[in-house]
Amino acid sequence: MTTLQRRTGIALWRQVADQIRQSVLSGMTANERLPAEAELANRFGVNRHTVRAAIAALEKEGTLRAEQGRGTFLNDRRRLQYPIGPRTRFSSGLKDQSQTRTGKLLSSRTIPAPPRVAEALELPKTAEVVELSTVSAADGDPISAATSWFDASRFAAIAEHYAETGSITASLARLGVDDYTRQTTAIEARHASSEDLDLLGLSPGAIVLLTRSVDVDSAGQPIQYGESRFAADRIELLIDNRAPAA
Amino acid sequence: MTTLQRRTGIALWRQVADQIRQSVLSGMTANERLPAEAELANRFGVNRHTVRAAIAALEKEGTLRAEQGRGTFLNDRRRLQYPIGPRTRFSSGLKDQSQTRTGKLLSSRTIPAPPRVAEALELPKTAEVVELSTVSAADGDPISAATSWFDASRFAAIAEHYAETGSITASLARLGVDDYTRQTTAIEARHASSEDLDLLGLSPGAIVLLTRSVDVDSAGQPIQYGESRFAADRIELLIDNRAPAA
DNA sequence: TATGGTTGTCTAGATAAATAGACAAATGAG
DNA sequence: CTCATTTGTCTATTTATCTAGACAACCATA
Repeated sequence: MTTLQRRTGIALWRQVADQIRQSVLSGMTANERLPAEAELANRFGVNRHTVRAAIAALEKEGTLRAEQGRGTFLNDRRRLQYPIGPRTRFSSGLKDQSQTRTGKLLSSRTIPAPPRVAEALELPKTAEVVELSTVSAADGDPISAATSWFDASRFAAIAEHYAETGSITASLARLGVDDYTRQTTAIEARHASSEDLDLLGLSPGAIVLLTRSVDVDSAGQPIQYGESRFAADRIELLIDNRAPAA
Repeated sequence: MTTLQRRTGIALWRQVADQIRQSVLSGMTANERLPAEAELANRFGVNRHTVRAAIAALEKEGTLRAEQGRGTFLNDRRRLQYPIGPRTRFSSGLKDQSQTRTGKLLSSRTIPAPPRVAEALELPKTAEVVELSTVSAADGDPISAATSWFDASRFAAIAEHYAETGSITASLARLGVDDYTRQTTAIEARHASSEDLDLLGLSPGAIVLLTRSVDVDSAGQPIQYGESRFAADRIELLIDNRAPAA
């Protein structure tokens, strides 16, 4: 039994909200009615007002809707699966699960390569790189915020291409990279920074999945190093070893 | 700039603790001194007592140590890399990064297969499965808590073998599975449940990486479905496509 | 239309978190 | 030893959060 804890720095109503999301909603289908506030209060051992605060938060984030006199209902919000493998690409990976994918360029600049970037791209420490900050969305919902780095001597114009196409794959194609594959992906989880809260439209305390990835061209030369933050409540990462690299 | 937020259900001292972990400690080396409490309070725009509460929490989780008159210092705690690929195994994956690995059996039982388990293992809905609850540790630090399911008709005795060996791979080998590979791994991130807080020795509000994985034998038959929770502040998941399956 | 069940709103009091200020205790350097 | 710097402890006040209870508003349906 998952007992709630006090004096932990996390308000009870927020713990209740997390519990409802995890244990109550997990066994429910879209548009199903939740137990009444009074029953939830009883089940979690808290006051009804605390449950109401939790429900208000879940309603604000779009998970639930409360209707006076009728009850509180689960909205339809499935978690997208984002595939990660040798041929990881944002747009094609979500193809089956969403109607529209957009990539928006927030900013770009050319800077001396930070140490971890130079290492990942196998560039000398003095090299310059192009840094892109982007936000990607599926069906209008922001899915990920990413920062990507490219060798400036080879991909100086990538920002302009990305601004036009909204796609890394398309931008690289214009610059002569007909194909590339994912070399490594490291995955961490953290609390979202306030900047990412804003970019991804999350509520405070939300979790992001952070991936750090290296892509290589067909010659095995690293061409992109990227750090992406995914809204953990909207997406899961899927590693499928069944489909071998084409 | 990462501004702290109020009325979010997350206490300020906890937000400060997260900020210190992320932005202050990230650029520091082991045993380095942190800025003084007064300076941190000034930097984050909160009272010194709030910073002290944050430091107390980080000290309790082992990240820092405070010494009266001298300052507060960063403890040595690197994040382990847990590789995920076609040949994912707990013990061998952490071999280079730790001295000892242990696997402890918490409980086991034979139950009718829950729907998602039956689906993953390609069993009929009426099938029975063995459910193992385990905790794995590296060098004494708990790394992951896992729940695993096996076809009861094929692996009835796996609990006993695991209790003896502390290893899934070794237990399966005793039951005639000489080799197996990882078929799929889905990754999510969540707040740790109070049970996992306990099992993994985490402080409230901590994040876990949740993996749901299917392993298949050499004939392609699913043999294990598992749900593992990793302490996100101690580990990162690494997908490396460079090493092809042997 | 009457009734039971549900969410919405209000008041009041108790507990936890945050701010403010003062001073003690330990450390290291001059 | 003296002094500036740092962490540790204490009191007091204000602001959030949580509990408790009552009742209104709305809905479905008998």
